[in-house]
Amino acid sequence: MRAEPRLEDIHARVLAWYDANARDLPWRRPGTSPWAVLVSEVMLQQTPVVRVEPAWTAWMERWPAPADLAAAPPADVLRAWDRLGYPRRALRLQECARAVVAHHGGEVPETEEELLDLPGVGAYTAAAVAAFAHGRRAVVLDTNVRRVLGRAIEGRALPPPALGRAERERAAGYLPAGTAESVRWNVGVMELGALVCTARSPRCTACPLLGRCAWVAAGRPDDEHAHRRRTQGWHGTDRQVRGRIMAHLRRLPDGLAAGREELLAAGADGADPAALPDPAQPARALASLVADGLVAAEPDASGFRLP
DNA sequence: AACGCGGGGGA
DNA sequence: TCCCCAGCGTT
Repeated sequence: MRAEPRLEDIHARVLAWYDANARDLPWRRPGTSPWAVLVSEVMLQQTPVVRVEPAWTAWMERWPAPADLAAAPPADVLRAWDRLGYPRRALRLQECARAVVAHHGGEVPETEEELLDLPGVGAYTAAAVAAFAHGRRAVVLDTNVRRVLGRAIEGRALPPPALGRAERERAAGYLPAGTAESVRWNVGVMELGALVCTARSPRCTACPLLGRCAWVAAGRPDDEHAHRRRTQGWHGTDRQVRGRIMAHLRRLPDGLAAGREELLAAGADGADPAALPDPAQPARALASLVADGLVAAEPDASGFRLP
């Protein structure tokens, strides 16, 4: 079957828009190493670009190569991760560095299959590194791409909560056949989703696909999955308590341990844990942090520090 | 398939 | 206040 003119038209429009509107992000600059790209992708997992940018720059200056990060004390890695969120990613990134050193001669592998075996690297990150670090043809499917294709092609306000096989195959069908074009398409659609086709209040008048968008053509119908998108709460959750405990430990001078009561109080935001609606919450959060390897306990559990 | 996991900034 | 952000690993 020959390529559809409509498809090529969509490709051309997105590519031209990207050429004119791409942000100058540091990990996109020529000469960025594959490892530096991988680090950026892991940091960008659920953390917005504006917060990743300064952290990535400092990180790459401190630990330019996988071997550098592999040799660092985990406590330093967690402190440098600072408040990017989901600190387990920092530990996995270091495990990833060690795997690259141990199994790939210190070079980031090129195939998605090999990348998927690395800690902290899932379907999205494997495709993104293959495409953006190695220039390979891969189906990069993140929240931005899913939203743009969902709107322009499917006419949905937002993609369904779960990413299924059908959606992945559809996205693959829209990937340009040429390798170089596929890479630009991937980054171009992502950028379009980040800057124009945003989740809330999209700037449709600035969109290169305005006249080709199924969602706009349908009158911009509401999200049919809205009732199923239960927002994860934050106030009073274990995650918030874990975050407070980690923040307290990050501030601790190197070599010092925090007492158990001190740490539980930090988890309760300075209050007496016994006064919380769930008095056991801080202790539970601390135990989970130890189980995750984010906190190291003294042999007698009297003190705690970063690992 | 569903859940847990940080933290912050814009609407 | 709510909601979303270049997701991943576990169950």
